[in-house]
Amino acid sequence: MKVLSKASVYSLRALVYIVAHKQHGEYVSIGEMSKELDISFHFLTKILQQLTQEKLLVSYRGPRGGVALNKPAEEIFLIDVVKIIEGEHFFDTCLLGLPGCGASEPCPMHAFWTVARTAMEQEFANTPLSELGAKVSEDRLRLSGW
Amino acid sequence: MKVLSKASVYSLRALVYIVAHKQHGEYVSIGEMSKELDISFHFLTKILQQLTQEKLLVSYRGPRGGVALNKPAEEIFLIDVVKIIEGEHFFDTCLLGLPGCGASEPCPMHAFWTVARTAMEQEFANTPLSELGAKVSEDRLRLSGW
DNA sequence: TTATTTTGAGACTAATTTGTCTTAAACCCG
DNA sequence: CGGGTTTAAGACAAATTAGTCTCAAAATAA
Repeated sequence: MKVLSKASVYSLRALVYIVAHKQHGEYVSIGEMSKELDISFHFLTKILQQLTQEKLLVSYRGPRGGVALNKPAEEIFLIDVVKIIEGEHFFDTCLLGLPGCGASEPCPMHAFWTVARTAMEQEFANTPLSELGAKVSEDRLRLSGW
Repeated sequence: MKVLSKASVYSLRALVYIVAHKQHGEYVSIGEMSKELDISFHFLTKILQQLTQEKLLVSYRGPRGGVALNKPAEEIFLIDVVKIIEGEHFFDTCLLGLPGCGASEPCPMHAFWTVARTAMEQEFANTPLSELGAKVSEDRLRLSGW
């Protein structure tokens, strides 16, 4: 079951990496992250550019440059990241893909999906990067595949 | 948020259509369903072949042929359909796509995702086609986009 | 200034998913 | 038998997502 695209997944892993390993405002090079997280450097660069354009990150070129969060990790929620990458309507879908599905014209899965979808959205909306960063650095939870 | 592939979605809609519109054992032509559900005939044919090969459907060629459920709609659960189309491990995924993610080596989203994923799996495992078919035929819930 | 490091932008390729088309096989009916 | 209807099988094409590569631009440092 693939809920998030690779682009979203790589974004989230990179951001949590920054939070877990760097002081706020400290630049992290994309090269370092691509190695540590085992993600293609060029692909990660392209993806993070979107986050920079949307002002979630700031970037700086040249030696000791890189990217950094544009605001405290407590103030960036997973939903902010996902909506930039996947689009604003990411959580507005019908499970069966029917246009116009809603309370007035529900598909057979509508009631169930509304509950499940909302639970996911709430979780993403209420989880700041700081929470995941803390777990990774304090409890040594995993961020890469090995 | 795309949870199910088009192939799964089309499968589910077709099966629920059969339940809602036909007697058990009565053949429904794929052509009829492709028109009613606004799904490409050839694509739907290809997808339903998988369900036939896995004995969820039986098919019959020639005039007044088509496909029919191979057992009562009460005994076919959404999870059966989805696992045929998407694969047996559809509900075994990590949200961040990390290999080996599990209780002993969790990713930062593991705890949340385990709960959400299990809820989805339970819903799919406990919902028979008959339930959705009844909703569609009795309460006129929607199955197509218009 | 020049070499080096790093992100930015965009063209290009590869993989996967989705969709189309053609031909064959099974079946019915006159 | 012969013609029409329907699924079966698989080649093929289009669309989407994922990933690669090259070169430019900005910054640092010697």
